[in-house]
Amino acid sequence: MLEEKPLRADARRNRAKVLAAAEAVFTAKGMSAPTEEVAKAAGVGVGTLFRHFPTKEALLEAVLQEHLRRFAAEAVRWAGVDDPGNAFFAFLKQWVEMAATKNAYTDALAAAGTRAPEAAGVRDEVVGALRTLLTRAQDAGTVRSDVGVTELIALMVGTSRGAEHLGGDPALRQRMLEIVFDGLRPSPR
Amino acid sequence: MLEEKPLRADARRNRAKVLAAAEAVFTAKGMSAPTEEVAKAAGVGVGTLFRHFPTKEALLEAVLQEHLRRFAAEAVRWAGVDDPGNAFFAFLKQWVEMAATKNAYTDALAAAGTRAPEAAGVRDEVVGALRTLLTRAQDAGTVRSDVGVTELIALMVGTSRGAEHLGGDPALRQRMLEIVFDGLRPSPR
Amino acid sequence: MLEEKPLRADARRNRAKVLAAAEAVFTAKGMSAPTEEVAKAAGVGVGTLFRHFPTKEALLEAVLQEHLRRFAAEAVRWAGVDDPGNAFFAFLKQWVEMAATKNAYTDALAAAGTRAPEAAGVRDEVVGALRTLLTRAQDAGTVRSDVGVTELIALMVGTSRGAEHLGGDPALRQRMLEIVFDGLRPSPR
Amino acid sequence: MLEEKPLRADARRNRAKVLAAAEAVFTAKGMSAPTEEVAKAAGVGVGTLFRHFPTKEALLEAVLQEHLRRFAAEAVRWAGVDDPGNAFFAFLKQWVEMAATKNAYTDALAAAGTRAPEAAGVRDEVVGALRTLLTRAQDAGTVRSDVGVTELIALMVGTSRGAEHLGGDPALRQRMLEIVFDGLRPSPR
DNA sequence: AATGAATGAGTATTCATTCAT
DNA sequence: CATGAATGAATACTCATTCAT
Repeated sequence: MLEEKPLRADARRNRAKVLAAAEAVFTAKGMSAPTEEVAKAAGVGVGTLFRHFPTKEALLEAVLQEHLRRFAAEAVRWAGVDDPGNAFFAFLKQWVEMAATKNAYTDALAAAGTRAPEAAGVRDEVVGALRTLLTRAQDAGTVRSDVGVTELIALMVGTSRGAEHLGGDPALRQRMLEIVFDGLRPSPR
Repeated sequence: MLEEKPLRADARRNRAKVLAAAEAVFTAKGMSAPTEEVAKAAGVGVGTLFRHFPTKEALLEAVLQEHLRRFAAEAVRWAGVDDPGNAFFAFLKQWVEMAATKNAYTDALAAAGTRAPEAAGVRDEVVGALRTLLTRAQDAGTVRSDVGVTELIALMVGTSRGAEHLGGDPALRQRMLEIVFDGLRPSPR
Repeated sequence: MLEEKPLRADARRNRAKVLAAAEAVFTAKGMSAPTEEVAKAAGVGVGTLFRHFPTKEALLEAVLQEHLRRFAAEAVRWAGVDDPGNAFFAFLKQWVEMAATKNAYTDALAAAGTRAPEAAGVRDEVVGALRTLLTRAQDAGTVRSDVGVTELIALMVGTSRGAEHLGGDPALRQRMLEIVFDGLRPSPR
Repeated sequence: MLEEKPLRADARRNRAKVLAAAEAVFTAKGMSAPTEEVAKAAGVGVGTLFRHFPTKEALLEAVLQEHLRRFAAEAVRWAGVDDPGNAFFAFLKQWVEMAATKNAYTDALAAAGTRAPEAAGVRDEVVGALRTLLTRAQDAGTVRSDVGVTELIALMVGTSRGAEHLGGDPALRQRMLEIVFDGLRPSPR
């Protein structure tokens, strides 16, 4: 288990500022935005940025992880809700709505599997939370029993890409979502 | 109406070689692959490439259009098949299978709406073919009647992204596809 | 003495068209205008252009020579005029007026000395015509006797560059010209 | 009012090195010399050059301004000299001598009028210094009173181009200069 | 530890010139 | 002979990363 060396207070603050700036900048201008712009947005010199994230890729990775962490947290939150049958769909809907505008979130989820070893922890968190949510809904009988987490993730990734593609119109998005949701429900009889 | 001046035989051949190379290279290394690499792969000088496609963007556009054209052709082909109820699903499955490995195809479909005026023709072709396929299936009663082409496209885009994300495993892909297909079928009362 | 091989009628016509186009294009867009543009303006393929002028530089050279030829012709014309004292100044004024807008003419005159051996003929023509004009004016007493053709050319080059720099205003140009003319006149006493 | 942020010592040094190299290279090989060559001559990477001057044009502009600044300084110096009648001609002669070999200087003077707003300051300096020099000489009676700064500049531009064209021979240059000088003097009587 | 200047490989695009049609 | 397609060296500019201050 890797020791996370305790950063000095200001160093931690800088790291956070950079991460936030990176999210903002990359979301706005795509991942090919110059690193220097991120630094500027963070109010830091490039040097500082590179001290915290030795590579642009590392920075992107960190942003991804951050997203995953939030995803996991949110999933856990919904997993604790009383009505598991609806919680599942509610979570999905909320997620898709959000991811539709910030494709970075979808990227993060999509990357959940493929990532480097260090990311394993977060991935497990995500998958775990999702599995809980799924299983409970299946137990409650609102979701067909032959769906696994893997397909679920693929479906979520796909659905949010589709939603993203649909752009602004919420009604259209809703209709697409209904189709997928119907597909997820147990077939009658 | 713009006259497409008939290119000299060798010129046409080169244009085609470049287009093919572009598809290969961009599929393999992403759209940010150096233009020069495309030229090399096509066995021509950069100059030639730029004579045919005055801009990298123009080249990408052309690749996209090419894909759309094939898509439309295929859709038309299936629209002519006897059993419209199944043709729809068969076409979808085939498309997703293909797009799962060449994300460029999904990109093309996703771009079908957003494109520049010159692309309008192809887009109409695509949408038209798709609409035919869809309407016939709805008439045949195998697809729920409240789906429009727009959502359908979004769904296709999403599903192939999801399939792409799933990677190699055909069984998983099949299961995801089943869910979407079920969602598309008319709900039994 | 080099034999100028007699060109076929259409070849000569093409050469002339290219030369004219080159003058137009280079005047309008500067000498760095693409050769292809000249060809297009001439209604000829690049290949043809390069057959007549093996190098862009050769083409520029030819344009220059053409200008010199016209210059010489004009000078000769004025040298034949009755009133040599005024002819000199009249010619100068006319030349500067013209050269002020087409700096290519100044370039040509400026190049009169520096050029390659083949240009020698034209240069001699130019210098000869100018010398005649000058000498007659000096004999007529309207121009100081200590001026030589060389300085005269330098002065003309300079004056037209100055005029060019002055841009549109003819009054200003006139005043500048007056100064130079006064300088050229014999000092009283 | 824009604050000129004080550059770090080494940055300032590099900026200066680049400017010097640019002057040298552009003077030697013309303004179309590759930017990279300037960088090499300055002993810095291209990146550094472009950090200081975001565009080749910006670099050229800076070189021009530098020249203008020197011109203005020199003019001011001569404007302070005791004998204004001769100072004017002395300055002119010196300037032409110098500009004859470095046409970049003439370019700078020629550009004094045409330049972008930011250059306005320097231009005013130049024109102001020149006007002082001119007016004093006119007051001293050594220069005709109907000459304005505008024509003067045009004349200087022209004369130095002429001198440049004359090339090496100082005697010829002197004779050309005499003619212009005589033209500038008040006509006797 | 933070800063931002320096670096230079990398990239799209142009254009003189050659050569197959 | 004319044509215009093919060529590829050349060039301005960008950006991840390093390093002196």
